[in-house]
Amino acid sequence: MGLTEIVESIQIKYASLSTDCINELIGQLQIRSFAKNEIFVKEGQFSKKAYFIITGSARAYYYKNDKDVTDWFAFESEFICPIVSFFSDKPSPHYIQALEDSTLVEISKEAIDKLAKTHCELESLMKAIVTETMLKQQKRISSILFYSAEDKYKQLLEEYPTILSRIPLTHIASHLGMTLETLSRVRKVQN
Amino acid sequence: MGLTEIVESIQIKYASLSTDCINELIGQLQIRSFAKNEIFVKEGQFSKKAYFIITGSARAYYYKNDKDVTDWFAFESEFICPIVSFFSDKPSPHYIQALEDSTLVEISKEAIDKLAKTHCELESLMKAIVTETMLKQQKRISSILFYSAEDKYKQLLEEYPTILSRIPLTHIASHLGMTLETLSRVRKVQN
DNA sequence: CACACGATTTGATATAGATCAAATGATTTG
DNA sequence: CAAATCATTTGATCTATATCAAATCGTGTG
Repeated sequence: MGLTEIVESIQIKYASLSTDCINELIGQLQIRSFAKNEIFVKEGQFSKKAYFIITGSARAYYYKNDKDVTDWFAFESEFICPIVSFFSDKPSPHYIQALEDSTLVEISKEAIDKLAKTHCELESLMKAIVTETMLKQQKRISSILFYSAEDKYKQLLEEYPTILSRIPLTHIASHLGMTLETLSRVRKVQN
Repeated sequence: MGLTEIVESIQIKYASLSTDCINELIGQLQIRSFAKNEIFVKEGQFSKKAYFIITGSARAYYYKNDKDVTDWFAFESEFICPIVSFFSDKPSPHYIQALEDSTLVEISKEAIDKLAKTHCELESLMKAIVTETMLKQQKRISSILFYSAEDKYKQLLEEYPTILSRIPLTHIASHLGMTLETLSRVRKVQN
């Protein structure tokens, strides 16, 4: 899959871009490869890069009272970025790590913003992505507040059916806001 | 405070708009007044209106297992809208209710989108508002996951120092994801 | 101004999930 | 290929908060 197809598919999903804009955008993309477990964004960095996953997977995580907490997973065709640093001018509380050998497309916020000045469609596309993220978080909030450990686990499996074979349970547990032990017990009941 | 000042202040906060755009925008605004406890968006509606609070306050809430759960508060100079319905094409799970006698500015998504076609700055402004909301939710997620009932209460008071005198404790409790009884006990310890 | 009803507090008990500890299972590497 | 290290499970106990029930406080209305 070339960069053109990737940009095409993103553009179809979120907001259509002119050929012109697509071409200029492609010029700003970087292909990056990371080995399994490689950390490519660190806590404290001011990183304004976003990543789109071509193959593999990644997670954003942070330390809360010395505990590693996974905040966000991303798989093929999904975005990941150090959300706080990318969108505000604060250092990132998150690390980002590849969870498998992965190939990503990198783009800087600077490049996007510059391009958006002449191509408003790109601004709409960004808005669409942020809106989608916001709605996901909206869902996550109610999931955390109202579902039992078991139900949260079921929901995650529905959203990411292949996750079990790709991601260690520790990360899944911390993302679901429960301990590893609780997740293990929930899984036993499940089947 | 007239509509012009309101739009000015929003534009200063999020992304500057041309005079042209401001004027056209003002033509699309509606002043609405609601009495205390009046419900102005109902569950199940497809409502694409957003509200900016001039005076008063409002909440977005929904029913979870027959329990009234407050998802969002808004006070002077903040926005509120039926987030799911506004940004996707689904019926709103939320009701929106005035919590005091309130004056709001209403605008339809249709009007915004139409204007944004000729004024890209408006698209940027929308993006900025959605981004801000997303970052707030990000914070809320970690607050729900990691803070004790007492800490969540303290945080809310810091964010909204006047909330106690304006909003009943039931709504505060459900927004913090705890029962009214727990909130009451937390408050006793506090002071 | 008193009654009534909603808001808040207080008390007793139950429970989901955390914590601590250890055993077992799986996978990487020298 | 075996030791070492990491991942997962299992068990026993603890705890924050929920739940259920009832008492008190406050305030809007007739």
